[in-house]
Amino acid sequence: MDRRNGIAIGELSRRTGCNIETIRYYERIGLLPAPARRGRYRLFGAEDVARLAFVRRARELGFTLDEVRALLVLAAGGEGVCAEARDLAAAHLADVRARIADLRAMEGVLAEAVRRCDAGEAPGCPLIGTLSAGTSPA
Amino acid sequence: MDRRNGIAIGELSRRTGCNIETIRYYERIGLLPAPARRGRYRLFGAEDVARLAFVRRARELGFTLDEVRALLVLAAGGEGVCAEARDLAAAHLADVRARIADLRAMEGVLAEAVRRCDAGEAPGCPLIGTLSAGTSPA
DNA sequence: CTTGAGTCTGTAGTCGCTACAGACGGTAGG
DNA sequence: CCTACCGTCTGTAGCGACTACAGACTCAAG
Repeated sequence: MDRRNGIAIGELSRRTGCNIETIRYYERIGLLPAPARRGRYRLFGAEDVARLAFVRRARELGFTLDEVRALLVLAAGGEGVCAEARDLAAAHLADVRARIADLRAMEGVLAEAVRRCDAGEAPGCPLIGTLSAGTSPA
Repeated sequence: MDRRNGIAIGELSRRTGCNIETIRYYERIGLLPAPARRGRYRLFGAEDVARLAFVRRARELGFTLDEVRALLVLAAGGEGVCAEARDLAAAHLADVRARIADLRAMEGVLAEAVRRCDAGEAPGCPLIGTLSAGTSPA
């Protein structure tokens, strides 16, 4: 494929680490603009690469696609945009922290249960006991 | 509804904190057995309550529905089951820890970006800068 | 001329719910 | 006895963010 006018989707995939199907998916939902074409084949330029890289990094930080959409608008906008971006990130950060807290609670219970299983408690399985807690065995 | 033969789905929902639609969903996918009926209405007994409570607790610990299925089989099985349950839980624990690590990485980057936004850096938004990193502005 | 890699469109599946629509059942008040 | 209302029923479609095909095509190298 002609490299002077852009790169093919496979090359874009390699460069961004983003699955081909996912790239097409992003296009379909309007997160990426419909790219140029050479015949039936998509042809991506530097701007496309940058935009997809941006999306990927935002996704790696856990932003939802809707949030990414908003961030893309902000990134294109001029002044006063930082405060909005900050708020978006701060809200997302709170969300991430809440999820960490949830997972840490799970981790604690699981680790304790596994530990007790390893200790070989006398009757029954401590893990299953934990899950059955508060239930009188019928 | 006749309380001597069991409780209605709404009551089960209240007791277990599990959404009515979710209970029916669990039944549909075979996680819960088809309950008794009084006419068209489902009627749940003590065993049903216990089983759903078990499922709920396992879900709260982050087990997938397939894992919950396996745990239910183990909980019903007799001896030697604890080792299997332990392994399942240990694998899941590793998964939980991996997710925590991912989230902590996100948290770090996000917190730093928000902090730099708050600090009011001179040109452009640090958060958007982070997301655009490695991209030469076209 | 054939072969193989790459790309295309379109559709359906994943997971774990959640949210209806539209019908039916049982009960309490007027 | 009629009506209003709540609870329940079945069935289907939607969410988010992909992922996985099937089946057709394009193009370049050997």
